[in-house]
Amino acid sequence: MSTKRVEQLHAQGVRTRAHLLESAREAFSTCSDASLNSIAKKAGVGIGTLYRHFPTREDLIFELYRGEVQQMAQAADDLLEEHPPLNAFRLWLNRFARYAMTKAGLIGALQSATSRGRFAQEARGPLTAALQRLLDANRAAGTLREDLEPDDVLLAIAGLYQLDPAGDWEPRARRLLELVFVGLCRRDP
Amino acid sequence: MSTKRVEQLHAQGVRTRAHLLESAREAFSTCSDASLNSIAKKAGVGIGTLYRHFPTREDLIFELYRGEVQQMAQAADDLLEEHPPLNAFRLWLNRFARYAMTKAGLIGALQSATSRGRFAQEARGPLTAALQRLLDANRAAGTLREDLEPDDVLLAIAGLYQLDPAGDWEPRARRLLELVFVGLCRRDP
DNA sequence: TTGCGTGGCGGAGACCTCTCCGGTACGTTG
DNA sequence: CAACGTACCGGAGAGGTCTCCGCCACGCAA
Repeated sequence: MSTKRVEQLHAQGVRTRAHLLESAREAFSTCSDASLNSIAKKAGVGIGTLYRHFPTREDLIFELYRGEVQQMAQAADDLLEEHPPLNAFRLWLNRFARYAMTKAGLIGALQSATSRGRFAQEARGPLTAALQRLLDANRAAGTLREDLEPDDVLLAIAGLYQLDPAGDWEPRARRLLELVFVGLCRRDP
Repeated sequence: MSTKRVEQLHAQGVRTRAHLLESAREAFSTCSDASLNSIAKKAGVGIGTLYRHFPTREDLIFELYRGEVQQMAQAADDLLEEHPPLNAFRLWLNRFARYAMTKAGLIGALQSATSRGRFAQEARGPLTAALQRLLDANRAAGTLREDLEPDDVLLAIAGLYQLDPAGDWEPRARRLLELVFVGLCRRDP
């Protein structure tokens, strides 16, 4: 059975990958800047193997949180169904902030995600798509400025990444989001 | 002459420090992420010596740009004298953006300057003081919101640090600053 | 003059990131 | 069944960050 064999070969890679992810999740939950070295060791594979599966640290972290990023994207749609557009947008921003701050590993990846890089393409993809839907809905409702692009929003809330997740970030995040929110609103003529 | 000798002793340290700064400036102007190793080597001192003078990479970078940071702070006063407060504020933000982007090394230091750390205390000191004066002037003029703190502004423009200094950052920076500016303005009743 | 205290120096060493390439084991093919 | 291809694995090695500690040189006091 050639296909079965091929799948078995694949299966070994898949298993290794799973081990890696598992030990990474464990390591990052303990310490947000765990070394890739220690993760590979804990997974019982060589460091080279880790790097072949996840060429950069961000790849690994993003893979860990892929599901949750998509969940964030989904949340945009859910909120849009249950709330008027402007409220949905505001709630989504809050949720984003909270999410980014509580997942310490993710925030590091977000922080180093500049314009290019794999994170930009893969994580920002779903995120920008979700933001686009939120912006569209608000455009239709006439609540937000009409010339906004998702990147503008992502850039405006970048200050979140400066906050210390272990510290007193909530009031500062609230102030930041409020400020951004006002900036995004349509100026009444 | 004890004091003279002491000064000579000091002088040696000062000279080493100057060498370090000189080769650091040279290295960073070529390549914004030069290794501290290479800087020490170029200065003809051991790596340990570099670290004693500048315990962290940020310390070194900040020291390189200390004068220019103070210049930024001074610019706030100059602008306030020559322009109405709101304009001064806007111009200062633009200048800040341009400055942060053109000094590739500095932006790295700014980027990693979270709430604590030496940069926060030393670089943000002058910067927050300057911002405070700008905010005060605008408060007096009734142009900006009255509950603003310098940190709010610094956080709001943190998106600048995500921009790629080598890329097409200007339009995005302009959009960001405009957005922030609107968010900072006093809401007309 | 001869220790002695001290500020400054240097680099070995621990640990990390990332690359590169030889080894291995499984599946295919003659 | 023997030989080969290929996907996957492992770790040595280059080069970086940062710490730590022995060393030196100089000024001072006896």
